[in-house]
Order: sequence, then structure tokens, then C-alpha cells
Amino acid sequence: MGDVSKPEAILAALADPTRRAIVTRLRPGALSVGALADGLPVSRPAVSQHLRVLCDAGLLDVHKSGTRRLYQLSPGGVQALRTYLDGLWDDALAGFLTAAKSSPSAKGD
Amino acid sequence: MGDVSKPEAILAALADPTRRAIVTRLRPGALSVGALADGLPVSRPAVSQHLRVLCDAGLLDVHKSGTRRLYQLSPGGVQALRTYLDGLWDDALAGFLTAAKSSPSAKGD
DNA sequence: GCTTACCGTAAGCCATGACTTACGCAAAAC
DNA sequence: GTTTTGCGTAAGTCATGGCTTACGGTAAGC
Repeated sequence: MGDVSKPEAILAALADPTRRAIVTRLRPGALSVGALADGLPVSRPAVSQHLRVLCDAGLLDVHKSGTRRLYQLSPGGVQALRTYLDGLWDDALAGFLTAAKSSPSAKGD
Repeated sequence: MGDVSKPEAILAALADPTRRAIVTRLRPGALSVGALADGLPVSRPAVSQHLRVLCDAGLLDVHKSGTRRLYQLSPGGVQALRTYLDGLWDDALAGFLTAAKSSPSAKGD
């Protein structure tokens, strides 16, 4: 489904505080929608909508268990963002080192 | 200034497409506000506002050079988000492995 | 000193999206 | 078969925030 996990979608998904709270609550393990909503300050339908966004971004995985749906973190989505940040980190560090050379700043070079 | 670089602020900052475009344009090296806005489909003040958000999140560093201000990527901000994702990845993988054991899935085990 | 270049800030407008209630559907319980 | 539980979807409301134009302020150029 949403296994492409583009960094843009993941960043957009993790931008919302409620969605980050959902992700945090899912870190210990999978939870049903009701259990998830029970510890959040929003209604259950709101949680469902957020879960859709998170799943669509590839951050969550869902599997049906009887009448309930268990949501859990998907390593693939997290990995996609990590890869993006690795490249960004590389460029940021290179730029930092370049700037360090250009600016004396009396640090001893 | 914003060297604390909380993951929440960084995620919120990187959620906007324009701000991601700014970050992308800064990957090769530092740029002034005018040069930055010149390659973006928004006005210069809009870029200034985005730069403020990015700086506040700890993702960008600024240093004055005459009448212009050079903005560049800050490794610290990127690192903060990487650290957050490392922990998230750890939990996601653990949950994935636990689920793999619980669900036979008739894949050969 | 005056002009020009470069930039940040303020005020206002408008679209995106997060939340709510109401509804419909599927699977378990009995 | 009927009821109950658990969940997703639809429609509508309202706040957040991204964009614009207008303005003020500082450093270089002449």
C-alpha cells in the first residue's frame, strides 16, 4: 500500500502533534483504534483520520484481528526518513566545515 | 539561539514544501535571502519568514556579511532529528519482529 | 550626508487541514 | 437472527499558518 514512504509525506505526517502522540503511543507495541483514542484528547474518528494519514505515509502498518484493527509502527517508513536525513546531514556537515575554514573566528583554525 | 533543536520543531519546520525547497537549495552551500528567493516561487518576505522558522528550529545558521545575511544548514538541527528517528526506528523494528513471530502468515515457518 | 541595496517586520487575506457529530458497515457475542 | 462492539467515512465548522503588499531600519557606495 503505502510502502513507497516518500520523505515529504513522512515529514508532513509527523508535523502534527496529535499524530506524533499516536506514534509515541505505538512505540511500545501495536494498539487498536479504541485503545489509541482512549489515551488521546481527541475523538476516535479523529484518530482514525490521523491513522489514515500515517498509514498513507508508510509510517504505520495495520492488521485486522477480529473486529478490531491493530496499528503498529512500520520500520520502512522510519527508514525512508532516516535515509533522507543522512544525505542532508552530509551536506550540512560539509557546509559547516567549509564555513569554519572561511571564518577565522579566532578559534585556532 | 535555537540550538536546542527539539525534534517536534524540526518536524514542523520541514513539513512545509517551501521550507523543504529552501533546505534543498541550501544543501550545496550558504545563500543570501535574495539569492534564495530568486529561485523560489514565493516573495522575498515569505522566504524571510520561512528562514525564521527554520532558524528557530535549529536547522539553519545565519551569519552577516556586509548588508546581506548568509544562511546555511546547521548540522546540529539535522542531528537532533536523526537521534529521534534512531530511537523510533529501534522501537519500530522491535515491534515488527514481535509481530512477525505472532503471525504465522504461512510463509514457511 | 544622500542614495541605493538588502533584509526583517506588520497587517491582512485566504486556503489548508484538524476536529466534531452523525451515519453505515463488518465481525463477534448471545 | 438480533444485538453489541469496533471502526471507517461524510459533511460541516473553525483555527492555524502561509502568502502578499507596505513599511522601517542598517550597512555599503558615491
